[in-house]
Amino acid sequence: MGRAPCCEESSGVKKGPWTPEEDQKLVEYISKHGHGSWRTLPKHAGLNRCGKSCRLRWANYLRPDIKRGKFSEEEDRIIINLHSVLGNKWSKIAGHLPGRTDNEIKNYWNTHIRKKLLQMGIDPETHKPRTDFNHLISLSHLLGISSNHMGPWVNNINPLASQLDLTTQLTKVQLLQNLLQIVNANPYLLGNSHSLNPLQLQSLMNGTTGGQEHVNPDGLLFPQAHNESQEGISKPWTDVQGVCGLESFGFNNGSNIYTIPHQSQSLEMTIPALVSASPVIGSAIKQVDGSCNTAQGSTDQSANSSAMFGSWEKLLADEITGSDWKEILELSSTLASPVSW
DNA sequence: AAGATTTCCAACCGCCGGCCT
DNA sequence: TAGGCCGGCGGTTGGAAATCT
Repeated sequence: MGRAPCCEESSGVKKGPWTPEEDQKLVEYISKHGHGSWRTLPKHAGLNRCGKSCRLRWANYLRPDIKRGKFSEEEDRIIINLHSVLGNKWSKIAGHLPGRTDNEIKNYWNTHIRKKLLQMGIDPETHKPRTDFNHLISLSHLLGISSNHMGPWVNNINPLASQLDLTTQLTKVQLLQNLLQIVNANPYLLGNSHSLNPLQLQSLMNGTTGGQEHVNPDGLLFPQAHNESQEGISKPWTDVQGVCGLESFGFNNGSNIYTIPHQSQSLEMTIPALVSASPVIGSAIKQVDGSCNTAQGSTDQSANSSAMFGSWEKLLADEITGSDWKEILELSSTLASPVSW
């Protein structure tokens, strides 16, 4: 049985935006008496509002410990990580972000983070790459790439690539998005201005975290900097978004740092850069490129997609193991010098 | 400059679970 | 156990503000 509304229509309680006078009454009452029973509070505080409305106003706006202003990158990262684990449990997520309310986080997710994840080709519900192709068309527009010619970067990988059909070419954009996920999934790869210290590197090579991780209040593991002078090496996904041409993108192979600056706003610069910066990534891209060719002519698009993404499965695993990183670092260490831009 | 459209977020709504009688 | 009360939660919406045409 549904419960009766807390405020009957006929009771004549006020709805809509709160006035400064109402706010003042509520704050004064609660600071003197505490909120007590929300149902009886409005009467005692001299407010013509229902208790629910008072509770909401207090919890989401008037509470003294509410933090205002833009969400920090750290907060973005925590929200995304927690959302991947908890889903739309906004109050639980808010519990890990002091001063932020569930309502605020919910709004921020729906108006900012959700859109950005979609732009990156990541499903905001599953936190995995989207496998439909519709969004790739819009992404190509976003990146300023013609829908019937994805640009020289494709030819850079395979001279025959210009002959590939639209779907295949768009799939390559998906690869870039997958790459974003890989980097996003493991903060060790991110380092516009940070590098791994020897202990961290050794820990990775050993396939362990070297006991350096710490459990954040949100219960997730993150690498921790070794001293105050070295800032935390984990970087939020917002930096990774730079691959899409909004900010910068960093890639750290353990000894050298590669950055693709703001000016590099197109795939035609980004893809070759990543290929040369990381042999393992380049190799993956080339393998997939081969799959594209062999899959051409097939009328089964899902089979095509499956072949194209097959070599990425390992890298896209939810948790990349220490041995994976050993492989990545070993391959990356063969680089002679950083890519200059 | 003005109207149209989009974005953003405070507030509402309905449902649920825990507690009490 | 059933039914009512209450606080809390997540989805939705109205309208102000910002942006576009």
